[in-house]
Amino acid sequence: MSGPPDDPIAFVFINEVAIIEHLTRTAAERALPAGLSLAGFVVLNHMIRMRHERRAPARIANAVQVTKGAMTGTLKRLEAEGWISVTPDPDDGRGKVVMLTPEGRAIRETALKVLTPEFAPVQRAVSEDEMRLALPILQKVRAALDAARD
Amino acid sequence: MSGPPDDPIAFVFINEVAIIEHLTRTAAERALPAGLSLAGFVVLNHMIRMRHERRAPARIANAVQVTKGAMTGTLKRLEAEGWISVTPDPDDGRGKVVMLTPEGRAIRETALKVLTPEFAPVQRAVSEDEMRLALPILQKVRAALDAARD
DNA sequence: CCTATATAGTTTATTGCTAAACCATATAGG
DNA sequence: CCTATATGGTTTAGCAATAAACTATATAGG
Repeated sequence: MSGPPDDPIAFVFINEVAIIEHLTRTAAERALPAGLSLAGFVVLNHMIRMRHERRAPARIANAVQVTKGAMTGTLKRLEAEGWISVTPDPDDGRGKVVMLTPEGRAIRETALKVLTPEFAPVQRAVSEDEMRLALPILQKVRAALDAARD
Repeated sequence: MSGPPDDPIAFVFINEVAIIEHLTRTAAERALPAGLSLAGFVVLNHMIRMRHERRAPARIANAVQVTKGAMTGTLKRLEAEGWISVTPDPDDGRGKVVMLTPEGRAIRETALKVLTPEFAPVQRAVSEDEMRLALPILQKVRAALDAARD
């Protein structure tokens, strides 16, 4: 049944990464509460993980690696759901300030809860030791790609 | 500077995977020849790697894990560039048959050539041995997620 | 002080994805 | 044979992403 030819190992590696990303993203998107996209969750999660009480859109966009334009849309949807407030920055006429509402903190909490079982297959598939083995390698790859990004 | 709290390791793992996917995808998209998207390349590459002379859109969609609707659009763009031909399936009134044109094979070849240096940072960052260490772990994760996908 | 440049955010056009509805044809069971 | 169901492909609506153009404000240098 003449299988696929042998690709360079880096290619196979990246391919595997892309497939895992695709599977987890679609699984997460299906599981998330109504109205909350993965993009929105990433913003809420970032604010809380980093303990940012207030943060400018540009800095959030930079941290989660999307363009300002993408962030404009994501914040608009989060605000429409009442999960964040976006107000003018009193210290900078150009800027805005993003702040989570209590509802935003709550929905992030429920999102975390529904996301955890979604990742359970990963935890069942490989041991803690295997993950600790693979993680530094992934991190090295990421760092190299990041550095190559001019 | 109170860093981020310790997340479950599976979460960190998936996060790293998502970042690598993002970096490689944008790098690849920048490098690809004009008119050829990553989605398009994946189709051309799949046909050639698998040695499919002729293939139905539905089977390609299934193999590369996108919906039929997404495949309709991607094939339309590939056909507009003259890289594939799409004809009715003579054996099945519902079906169509995708075939690469010589130009399609050629553009896939150039795409491969411009993509290879794009992955060089990955090869420089980690050794062949490290990749061979990480790959089976990634494959186990992928298989588990695939199986969990009902 | 004023001008040049940088930064913050929005908007527009293009691409790609999903989910779901839809049409056409194939196939299996009564 | 005929109807129910499955399958192949397209279309539509919605979200997200980029790149690039645009507006407004800040800041640094002459």
